[in-house]
Amino acid sequence: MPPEIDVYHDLEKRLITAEFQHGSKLRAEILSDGYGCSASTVREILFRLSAEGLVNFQEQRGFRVPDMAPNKMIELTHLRILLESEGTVLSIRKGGVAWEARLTAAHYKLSHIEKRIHAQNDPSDLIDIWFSSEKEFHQTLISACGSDTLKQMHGRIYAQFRQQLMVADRRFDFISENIQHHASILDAAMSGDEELTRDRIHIHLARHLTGMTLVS
Amino acid sequence: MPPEIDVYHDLEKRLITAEFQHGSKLRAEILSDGYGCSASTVREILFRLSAEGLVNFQEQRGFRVPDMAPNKMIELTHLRILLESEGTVLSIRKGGVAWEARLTAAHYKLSHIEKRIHAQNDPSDLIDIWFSSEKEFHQTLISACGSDTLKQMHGRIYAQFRQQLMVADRRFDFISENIQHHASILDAAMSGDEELTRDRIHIHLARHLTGMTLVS
DNA sequence: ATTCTTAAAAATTTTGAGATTTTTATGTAT
DNA sequence: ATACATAAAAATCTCAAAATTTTTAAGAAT
Repeated sequence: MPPEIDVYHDLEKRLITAEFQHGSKLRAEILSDGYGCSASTVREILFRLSAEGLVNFQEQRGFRVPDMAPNKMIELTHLRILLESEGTVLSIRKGGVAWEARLTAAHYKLSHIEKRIHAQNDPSDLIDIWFSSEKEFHQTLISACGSDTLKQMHGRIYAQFRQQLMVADRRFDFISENIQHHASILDAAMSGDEELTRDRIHIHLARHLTGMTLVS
Repeated sequence: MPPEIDVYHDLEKRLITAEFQHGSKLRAEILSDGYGCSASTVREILFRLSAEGLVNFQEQRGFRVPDMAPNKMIELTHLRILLESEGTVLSIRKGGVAWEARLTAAHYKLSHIEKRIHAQNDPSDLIDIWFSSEKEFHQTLISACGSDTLKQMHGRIYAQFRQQLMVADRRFDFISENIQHHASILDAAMSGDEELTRDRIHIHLARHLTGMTLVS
């Protein structure tokens, strides 16, 4: 059992959830204490994560969690719209019934969670499930596009997007709006209307284009 | 003078020009002999290059130059069209005179080289200049798009594209076609016609969409 | 002849210590 | 007080050897 994979994925998760502060230092030596391995091993993993854009590396001055930057959020949103629209349209063309089934299933799970969160007062324990469900829905949208490169690129953008958004406050007011959005994207995709699908993906993400995405 | 930067950029260049064969192994220990540093340092750099997509890394079985794959070429071309069109259109909107000047200059240099290559029988010694000029032209197209993330992403795709194309045979038959293409992209961009510019970028890259891009 | 074991060789990964660089702290001069 | 130089501390980077894993080779059994 190589501990490396664990360390990699554990750090990845901690970087996307609000465990580290924006801009905080990531010292391999200190992190390595938490895992049962040496600093060099963590250092190597930090390099790999900086490849994903989840960690900033600067020559001779180590690793840091990327700062929160409104402009970066806009850029990431813009690219998500571009890649996710393109990927979804390709999926509509190539995906067939199998893709439609996967998408329906992914949406069913997501909408189930969202409704529960919407109903509850303190949805803290549902957050992790929501994160993974929302990720799965958006990944499923582009899953049949036929381009691993596009999917991989979208994965990076999506992760950085999540990282920028890291929500310490977990009231999730936007959930009720999201329920509508996700449903309307599903409908458009299932109807096969490419332009409508593009529009709805755009609408869904557009609120992050203002630079005013609120964090608390 | 940190040797690291040199090693990084040197390896990067060797990976994009035809110095290594597709699929060949990259052993840190052996590579480190060529540079004045240890295997670990090279290993670290190989990780960074695998972040760029120029090197494949597999757990417990080291680093390799990515195989040549017609399908990957298609995917990369598709993404280049997507990102380069989008970036250029944004540059048209935001770039202003400064961008137009840069683009004109970049095209002037490129077209100068291309004409010389077209005229010559053995253009071997002009290849390096052509590579950097062509890269600069395409980078300049998107340079005023206002999104560092987009530019960075395009840079990776472009590098992988070049790597897939690695031309050992250096007759450059396609150059004469390219002269026309580049000129028509410039014209469209300078005229401010967004759709026309998109079309011409598409046309320029479309020949790589068949999977039939010939290598020798 | 093919498959399965086992042993040797080769390659990859991890590690901790030493070398280098940056940061912080302290003292001195303007 | 501010700016500059120097020294101490801390952090980062490099390295080569040890530990692990994979690959290759040789031999035995079906």
